[in-house]
Amino acid sequence: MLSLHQLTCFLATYEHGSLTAAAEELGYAQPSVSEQIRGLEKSLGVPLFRRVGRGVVPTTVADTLRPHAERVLAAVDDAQRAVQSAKSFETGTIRFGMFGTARLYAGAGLVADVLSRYPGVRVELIGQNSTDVQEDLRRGRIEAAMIAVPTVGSEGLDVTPVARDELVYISADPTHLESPVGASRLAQAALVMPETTWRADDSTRKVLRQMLLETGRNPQTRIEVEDVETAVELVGMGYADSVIPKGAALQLLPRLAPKAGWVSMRPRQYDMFAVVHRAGATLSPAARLMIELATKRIQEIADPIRPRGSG
Amino acid sequence: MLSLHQLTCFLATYEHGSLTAAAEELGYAQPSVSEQIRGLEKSLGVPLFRRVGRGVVPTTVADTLRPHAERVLAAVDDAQRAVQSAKSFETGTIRFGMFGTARLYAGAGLVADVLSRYPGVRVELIGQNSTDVQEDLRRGRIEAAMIAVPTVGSEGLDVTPVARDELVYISADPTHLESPVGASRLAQAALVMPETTWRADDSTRKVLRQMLLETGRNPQTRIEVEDVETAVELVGMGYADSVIPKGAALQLLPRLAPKAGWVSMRPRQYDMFAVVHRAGATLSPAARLMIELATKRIQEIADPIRPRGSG
DNA sequence: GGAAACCATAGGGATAACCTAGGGTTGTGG
DNA sequence: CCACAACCCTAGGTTATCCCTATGGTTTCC
Repeated sequence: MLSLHQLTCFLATYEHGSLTAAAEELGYAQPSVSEQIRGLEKSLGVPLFRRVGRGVVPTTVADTLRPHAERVLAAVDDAQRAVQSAKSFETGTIRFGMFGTARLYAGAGLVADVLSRYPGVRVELIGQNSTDVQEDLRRGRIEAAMIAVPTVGSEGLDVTPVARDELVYISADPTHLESPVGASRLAQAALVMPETTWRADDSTRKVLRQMLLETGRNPQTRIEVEDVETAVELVGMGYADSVIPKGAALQLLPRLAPKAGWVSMRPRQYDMFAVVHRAGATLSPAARLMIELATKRIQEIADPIRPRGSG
Repeated sequence: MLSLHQLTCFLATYEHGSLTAAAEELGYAQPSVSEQIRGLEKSLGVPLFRRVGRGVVPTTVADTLRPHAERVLAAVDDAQRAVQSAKSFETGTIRFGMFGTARLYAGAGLVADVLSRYPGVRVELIGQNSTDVQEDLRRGRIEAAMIAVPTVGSEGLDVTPVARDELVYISADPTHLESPVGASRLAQAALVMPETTWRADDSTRKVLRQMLLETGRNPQTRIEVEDVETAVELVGMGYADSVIPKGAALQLLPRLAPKAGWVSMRPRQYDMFAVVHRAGATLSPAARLMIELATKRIQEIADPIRPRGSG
């Protein structure tokens, strides 16, 4: 089998017209280069140099081989350069998982952060929902993610909470906002809730379900939609009220439901954002970068949870 | 140092998403592939696969590397193929068909051209006449040939005209050369004509037959010989006149018939030289070389016909 | 919970890479 | 014409690499 080392020796020999000179250039002893050339000739089945008196002379086959050999070594060089630049984030792709409402806090801004620091990279923020993201994590398609917890089945995953965000009650009816909303009023409310497809796993709904179950009531929703924006718009039109993270409310209400407002729950309820990755994994620099930037973004909007504290 | 073997293992692993499957494809034991990948990761300084439960998952750096690795291996493949086809010039035999008067233009010189470039090669210039050559082409005994056209039955053959040569009237009698020779004088002349055996297919004779038939006369020849040299010698001795391609006349008259001269026909008549090979065939480098050299030789003597032009 | 799939590690044998030392051949200079 | 210098080749030994089998640790799936 042909090897890069043989091609390197071949080119050096071709250019110098001498095994000794080639060996000197490459930092080997002359017999080593000689052996490489012989091996190459053997594996190709053709003599590449005629051994004449002083020095060696390339055959026509060597003439043919030379540009190809150069192309091979150039391709190898390109490959190494590409990897090195990807390693240092000059090029390449950075992939990060991000679920649900987290994208409202850190989506576009996070991508902007990465691109401003590493203009050459491609950024992929993937994941429609926490189940998807967990599956991607387990299969190794993504290395780390920022998701909302509590979430189902986190066995085998390291979950590091980084921020919490208060869940607030939003409504277009000012009378609904005069005082904090407790379980009883929540149970009677007509609600529009997002994340229909993933309703069983949605973290906000889990919090609400628990709040209601603790007081023996059943949750009900009048409208089911997929995305938070639609829910907020419906609230703005007065069709229903909703419960969403405060950060989302502050961001979306002015834009999508200018007449609506918000009020806290009683007791206050929280959504938790956490960094998640496979247990025991050593994170790549890219993953660490994304975690750092995403955490920063989210903590600017939601309440930070410091590594030692628990909430 | 990075090696081709590592890249091969890398690609197999990337495609299968599994070291075991890659090892099986490559015919190695699994730890061997594992070792190659580890070596590659070490020499690049970057993990290429995340070891994840069942199988391995490429990192984004691996995504970056893959097309480059493919390019490298493709370049190696090209190099080997190039060498293998060039090898035939060193040790093999180059066989080329060449008919009739074409050998006067390109015979010995053509062989010399090949041998000066490829000293180790054997050269066979074969073919006594166009019928022979066509048969050899059809049977695959020769790959390509340079022949004189028009010729019979060229179905299944690609015919590429490369040059034309004027047919001139040669004579040892100066009075015969005072003006261009038309059909009437040609019909009355005592001629010596070569290529007796193949007289029906000989291109020069075909041209003359047509010229005479158009004016309602019959061709006649006084002497029939096999080769042009003998015909020219007889012309030199004054036994007869002849009609041969101008290139042959310029080459043979001074040597074989110093007292003879030549004059054009009226209207001017031409022999056509063409490269012929099986229709749709992919020509070997050896055949392409011979075509190139033969074309060059002939075009130095006869009028070139460029690919686009027709006359 | 156990079997199956898969990767990592360990250890050993074959091969290849590389070195130093010395011999043979071809130009070159006295 | 002879000696020297420049090269390449061969020989033999050491070290590193390649590749194997055997085995242990995880994860996945039934």
